[in-house]
Amino acid sequence: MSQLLSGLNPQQHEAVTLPLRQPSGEPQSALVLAGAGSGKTRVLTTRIAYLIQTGQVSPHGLMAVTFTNKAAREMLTRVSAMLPITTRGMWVGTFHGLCNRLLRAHHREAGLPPLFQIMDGQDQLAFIKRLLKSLHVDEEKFPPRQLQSFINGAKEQGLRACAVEAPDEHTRRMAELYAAYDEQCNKEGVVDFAELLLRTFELLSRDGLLAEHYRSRFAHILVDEFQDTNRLQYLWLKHLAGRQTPVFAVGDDDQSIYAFRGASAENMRDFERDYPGYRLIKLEQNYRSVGNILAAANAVIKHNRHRLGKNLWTADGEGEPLRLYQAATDGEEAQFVVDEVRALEREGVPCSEVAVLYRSNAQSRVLEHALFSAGIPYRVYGGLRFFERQEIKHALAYLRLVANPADDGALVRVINFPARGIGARTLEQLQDQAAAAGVSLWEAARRRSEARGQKPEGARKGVEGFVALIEAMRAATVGLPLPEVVQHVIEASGLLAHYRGEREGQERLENLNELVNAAGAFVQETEENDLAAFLAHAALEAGEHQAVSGEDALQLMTVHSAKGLEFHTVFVTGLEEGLFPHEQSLLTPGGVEEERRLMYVALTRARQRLYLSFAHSRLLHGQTRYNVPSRFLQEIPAELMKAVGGGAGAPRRAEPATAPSRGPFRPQGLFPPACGSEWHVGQSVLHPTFGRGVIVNYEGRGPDARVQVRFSDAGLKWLMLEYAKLAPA
DNA sequence: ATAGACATTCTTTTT
DNA sequence: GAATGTCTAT
Repeated sequence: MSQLLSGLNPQQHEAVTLPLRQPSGEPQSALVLAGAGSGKTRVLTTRIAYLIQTGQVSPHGLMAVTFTNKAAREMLTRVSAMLPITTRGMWVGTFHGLCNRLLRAHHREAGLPPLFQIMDGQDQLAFIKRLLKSLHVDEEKFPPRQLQSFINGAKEQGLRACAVEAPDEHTRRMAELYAAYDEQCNKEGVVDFAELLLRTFELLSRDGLLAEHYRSRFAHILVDEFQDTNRLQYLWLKHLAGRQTPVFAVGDDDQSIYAFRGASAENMRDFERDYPGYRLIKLEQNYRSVGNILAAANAVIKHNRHRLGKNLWTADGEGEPLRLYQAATDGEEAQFVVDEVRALEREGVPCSEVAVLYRSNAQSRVLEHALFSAGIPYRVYGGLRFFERQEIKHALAYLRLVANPADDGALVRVINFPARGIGARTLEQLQDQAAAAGVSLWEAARRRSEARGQKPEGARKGVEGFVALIEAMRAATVGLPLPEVVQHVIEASGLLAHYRGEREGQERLENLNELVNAAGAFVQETEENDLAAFLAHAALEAGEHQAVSGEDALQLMTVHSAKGLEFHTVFVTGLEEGLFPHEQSLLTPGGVEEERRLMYVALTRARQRLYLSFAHSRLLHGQTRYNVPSRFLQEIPAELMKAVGGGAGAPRRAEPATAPSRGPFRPQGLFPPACGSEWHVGQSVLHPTFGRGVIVNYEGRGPDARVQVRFSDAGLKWLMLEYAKLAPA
């Protein structure tokens, strides 16, 4: 015990040992404001171990909710390391994972088929497109993406279609489509991510007995990354805790970076109201980063208003200054990373302790290219995840169809892949027949092939061949171990043969084989041999299962996926206006503040050394764009940084106007005008027809130069400088 | 009616 | 650059 608690500072100690009941007998909840690197995970895991060891709760009575699967696994690993007992029986997982578990156990009460399938974002979008088409809705008027975020947004507020407020005609139509969407989901036996939560919430609200069962089971609920919970998750939590279960919520409002997905730091304020007598504990001592890094992070986040208020400090020394590199091009920036990583290796810093961060996934390409050419091993997190790859999606669709014939989405995906002569026309006919008879596409296909009568084996093609194929698959895989089911399906479907015949198919073949291994690993880990459970796993844990792992490799990831991690050295790349902060964020209220929190997260990942870099020109979406340094660079005090790597990037001929930067960094001097004219980003302008606006971006030089202007009335427009009659305003 | 070539569109972050 | 959607030759 003393060993468990040794080395905790007073605040950490209080958080770990906080009793489950107030002296009055009321449950004792807590809100822990845990700054970056303040030992948050340690507090959570130690508290779990402490409560179990002192006999205050049994593992059976504990629930711990995390935001990512990675965090859930880490928590389990660390608790097991502290305690000799098994952590089995503890409910540890993401909101979605736990809801899935609950719904599988009570699918009947929740009104779901036993083998209900989970749609990821991609599946959902395809589903919506299919729905709009079947309803003959104009995609121009109701863009699928927009409808998708409308539906998810509503669900994340806990609202069904009938409860959505519709002040105007368009919103009313959207709500109707939302209702139609839900209806179709029910028909097909599929649920989206938000539905997992909403369904569970409704189930617990409706079924008092069931809710009571879980409330009395869980003696304590712990929540990680509380600032990232949305309204629905908060309600879910409140409902599950009831009046008797204390809640231990850990979060940091400065690291709230999922507001775009409906997360609301408001939950932290409501906590106060909903959990009377709760304890507020602040963890402000940072054990991760050296002083200069922390000072830079603090300086940046200070520019945000509406903070709960918290200031990180460290007992460590200042450390070295931050290193700033300005590159002429993105390629040069990548080369800089390569050179520095090599130097770090020579200094004895292992690659796996070095992370390269960027704002959006598209930026990884240039970096990967440079690293690959240099022969530096690297690992990319996120991006295209294993279970999101085309060939894997195809294989999973076959498996889904085997598990649940009503899954129209799965059928559409593979009915003609590999090509078997079933085109758009045939599919349309099937869809009409299905709609007319009120049955699934599979049923329509089955009836159609039945009507044609039994032909000899060899003569079956088209729809009949497909129906026969799936039925044969279903028959052949009954009772087989999961990996063999997968193996059979990828073979019998013709996927293997198809990719063998493709020139670039080698990697896809490897991935398909990897899927068989993944099924094997799944059976081993979970001791389940259930196809539906494996498919749920694939949807909920799309990533992390990368082909290469284990070896010492440089870590590449978005800032979002870096949250919760730490490294000896961190590169924050692409610090340019329009990229970081992202231009999309400038249009959303509160967007820049969220980007700034993102920057805060990025900076606080580093322990010892922090590189910041930006490029003047960058190839993005096939076009060269010219950018200016990020505003966040200006928010870092100059004395904390030093410019490195050959002054002002690549030598730029005959442009003495740009002074080589030496010594303290002064970003003000680095806002180059577009094509040497008087125009620059941020400038107010006047256009004869569009009126007043602000330049938000520009690209090209000379006669090709264009500027993007945000007009107060006419919206966002690209204008050729040569022709547009722009005047400064 | 289908497959493959061609053109067009949209580009953030994630369970 | 990718991932759609559209057109054209089979």
